[in-house]
Amino acid sequence: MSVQIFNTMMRRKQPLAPLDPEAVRMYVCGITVYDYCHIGHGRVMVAFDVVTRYLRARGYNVQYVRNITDVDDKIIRRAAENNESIGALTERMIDAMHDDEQRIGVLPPDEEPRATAHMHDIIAMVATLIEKGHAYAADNGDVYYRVRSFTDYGKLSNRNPDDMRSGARIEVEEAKEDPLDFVLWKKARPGESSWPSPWGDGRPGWHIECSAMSKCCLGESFDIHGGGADLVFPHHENEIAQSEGASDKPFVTNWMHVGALRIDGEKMSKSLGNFFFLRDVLEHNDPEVVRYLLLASHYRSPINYAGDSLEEARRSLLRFYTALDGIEAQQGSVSGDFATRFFAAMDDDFNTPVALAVLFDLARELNRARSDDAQSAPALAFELKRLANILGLLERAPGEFLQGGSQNALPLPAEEIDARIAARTAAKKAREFAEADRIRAELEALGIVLKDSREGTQWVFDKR
RNA sequence: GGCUGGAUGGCAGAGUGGUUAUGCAGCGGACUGCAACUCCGUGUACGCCGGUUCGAUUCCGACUCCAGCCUCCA
Repeated sequence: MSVQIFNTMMRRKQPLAPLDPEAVRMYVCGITVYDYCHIGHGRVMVAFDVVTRYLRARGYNVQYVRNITDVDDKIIRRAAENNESIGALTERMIDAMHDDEQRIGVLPPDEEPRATAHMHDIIAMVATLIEKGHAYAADNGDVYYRVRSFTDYGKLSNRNPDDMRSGARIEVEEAKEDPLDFVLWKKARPGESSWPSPWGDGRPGWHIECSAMSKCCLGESFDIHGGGADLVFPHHENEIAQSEGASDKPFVTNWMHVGALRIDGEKMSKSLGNFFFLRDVLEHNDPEVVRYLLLASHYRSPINYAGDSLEEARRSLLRFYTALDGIEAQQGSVSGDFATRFFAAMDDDFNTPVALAVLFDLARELNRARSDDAQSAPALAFELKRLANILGLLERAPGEFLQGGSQNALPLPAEEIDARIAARTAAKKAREFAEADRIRAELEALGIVLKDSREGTQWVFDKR
């Protein structure tokens, strides 16, 4: 059985069959660096991080390219507002993005091409499109894509250009031959940063960079192209028109789109005031919990990010780390078909919720083994970690998670906690249970929850 | 208006033409001095109406509602 991927173009799952048997080539639309990443960006980064990690675990050599858009109207506007240079703004935001993704456990892509570093490729592709009659330089100095020249236009988003015309909320630009035409090269206004081109100084339109950079990094045809679901139209539709218009070859085999992240049932947007920067969420929550939350739903489903969802995610991880706590994980033979089930789930369009369910079953098996089959516990723990690591989870020592780690400041120094636990143990030994319970209640009020076992008393920092 | 998706037990969230998703919460039991953790057991969920079928939550059709895209958006 091969990896099945839901292809937006076909609207069904398709087996992954890399064009080049040597490598899976994947391009993901990254962010426009005019502001910090929000959690929706985080979801896309995590989703494709898991795709990459999984395919690699599955033995594929993956070439993962995720672009950075560092030329754009919003960037120009924001830089002006901040009274900083465009370069300073974009560098700052790129650093912040790298910091965010590192914290949430996202491995860096193999390449992160920037639009500004590919002007030559962009201009070359625009020139090709003009030569082939797919584009034209208009009177106003802009270059537009001639949508009607591309007969397949609308095949990804299942739109018919004729329908689009009638209901249009499309601004009619005088210079365009057709209202559907979109800009490839935008003439610079005075004072704007610009690049020289055969059509005068200007900068690229909003879609051409991805066509140019994906071609540059991965070739004219490649296996997977991904991004947020809101990019299906017009961004990816236009990319197809550009890339296939220029190359006359099929652009992408599998289109993958990540569902939207909603806040209390609504799309996140700044105007609604329900907007969260990833860095703020990571500041106030354990990053692994945030990552878990994003993987607890299938990547194509919308995630509703509501008040309690992070707490629920935290409790799930608590269960896993509790199971691993105190066991020396060691590779060994494991009874049961956990790995098989895990891989089957992930083969089925990266079904992380099912994969996690398998891990819960494994955790239960581990907990069972801890009490009545201690010999098999190390191997089960190893297996749990091994599979979870494919999702970028359970990579830390249990104690780090359970006892607060770097994320939460402990209300008491660890030595003080140990001292109080010792006092309680002594009280218990003396059968002074009232005193023992008093100590326990005191600690619990601070979020330190005690767990007695045969080996002694453990504590967990369970801030609520 | 056009195009996509959804509607699953208290909540979150998978999936399937007839048999346990999973997690959290709840209930009963074991463990415990009592708890917590853990384990065992426990839930007649599948929007509404028709149809196909021996049998549908699962397929088909209508309906209602929700979300997204159609304008920059991950």
